[in-house]
Amino acid sequence: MLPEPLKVACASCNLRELCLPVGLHARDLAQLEGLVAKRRSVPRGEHLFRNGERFEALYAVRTGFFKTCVGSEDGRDQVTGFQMAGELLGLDGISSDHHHCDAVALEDSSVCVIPYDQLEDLSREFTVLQHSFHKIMSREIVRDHGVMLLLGNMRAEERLAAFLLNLTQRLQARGFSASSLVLRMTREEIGSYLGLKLETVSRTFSKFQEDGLMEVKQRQLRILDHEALQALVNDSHC
Amino acid sequence: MLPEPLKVACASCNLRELCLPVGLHARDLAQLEGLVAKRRSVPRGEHLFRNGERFEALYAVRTGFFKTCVGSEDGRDQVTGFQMAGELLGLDGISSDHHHCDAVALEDSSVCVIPYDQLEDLSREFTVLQHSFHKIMSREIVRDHGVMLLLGNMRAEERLAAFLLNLTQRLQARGFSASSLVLRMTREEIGSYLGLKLETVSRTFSKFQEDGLMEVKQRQLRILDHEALQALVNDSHC
DNA sequence: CGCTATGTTGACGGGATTCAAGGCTCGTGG
DNA sequence: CCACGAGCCTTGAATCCCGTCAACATAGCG
Repeated sequence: MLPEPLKVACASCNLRELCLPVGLHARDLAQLEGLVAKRRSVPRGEHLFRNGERFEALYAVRTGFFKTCVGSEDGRDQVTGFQMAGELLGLDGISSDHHHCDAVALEDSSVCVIPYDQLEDLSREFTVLQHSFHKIMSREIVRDHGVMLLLGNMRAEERLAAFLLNLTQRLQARGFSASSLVLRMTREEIGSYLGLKLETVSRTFSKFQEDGLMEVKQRQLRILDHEALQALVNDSHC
Repeated sequence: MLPEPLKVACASCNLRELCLPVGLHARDLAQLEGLVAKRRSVPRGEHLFRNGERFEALYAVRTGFFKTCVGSEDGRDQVTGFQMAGELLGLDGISSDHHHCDAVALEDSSVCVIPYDQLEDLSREFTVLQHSFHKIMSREIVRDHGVMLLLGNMRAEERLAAFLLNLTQRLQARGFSASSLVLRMTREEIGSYLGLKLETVSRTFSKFQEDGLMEVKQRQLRILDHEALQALVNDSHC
């Protein structure tokens, strides 16, 4: 592997089509040089930030995989999302200048640090950046509403099917296979995200395997029947 | 229907402390004159906008009460939120220039229309407005994560308790009583929001009444024991 | 090698849903 | 003014999906 690049540059980042700079042209991108000040690496299991900490920057995942979770006072814990390369972390912190969730690396990861006040400054200068940023926040809201639909209306099999389809779709957008993947999270974390207990997740995986929809060996997955999964999500409401 | 009101002015609106202009001073407010172009009234049961429609403006609730809901192709339907005076509708539309949910008035209502491109223009000029807007979007994300926690971890009683506490808190912020309220939505709509069936909502109301936590007569509520409700939400995880 | 975290599977119980019947409210029209 | 109907709400009984508890398997790591 090459030595760490000295300079961070969205212009030369292969995630620029997925990340904050979507829609910016070459000459606009040059203006972002100063925005993404530095990187930070987060070893597996470590926190990128914690609930209650002061909010100062957004983070764009560069490599690796994260989860975010909110917890109530009494120790309840809910995974609110999983983030992969090109996705933004920390948007919840804007509301009160403090983070409202924990962000934990599920594998050794690195992020680009985007100081928030600089982002506001720059987005006043560059309409395209401003609009991209707003779209990203809005997309997060839409995503959350989708999860609410899932948690409120679907049964265990449908939830897991929807989750897996979402995951493979995002992996595919990043150039990975749509059928073969390695889960970076535990059954318990999947369960927390989907509002299920880990045993139910495990059982549902086993059932999917019995039904020939996929091969499951621990965290190694091979999707055999995408359409059947899709049908599960759609045809359910019976 | 009445002729269109003459002039809309945030500066003279008694919702300005709750609505988009939070934090703006008198001289800044004057600049918003042009932003909130007009009002629109929405009779009970009518749509403010529908899923799929082109997104052009945000709406601030002026009077009345709304619900937003997303639906999947197969007719499943999930209420994603209830909005009262001072709250913003339509944020989900920014992501793709099309609305991603339906917004329906639950009583005769009126909204301020905020053309979105003008909001972007103005927020490039006024740092405070820009920041307020970002905070509002972020707050919506935080709220959604709270609902995910509720849907993923709580049992029926806790969900309804959390819902009622949230409702009374928002009503109180608007100068209403914290203990006496009229529900603007049906049991089915509450259930949809909370991931429960309407029968379960009804039964849980009855149980709360038996336990002396509140009086329930159809949609008329009187909260008798706020702290017991709060305890339900907190001490539950057992 | 043995410890710990994680994953699998079975048996059982419970909370919520489903199905069904009936009551309440309010608006409309006779 | 009152009857009537539609929408909304309440309540009961039966069912089922998922959670709980428990035992064991497997993987990763010092």
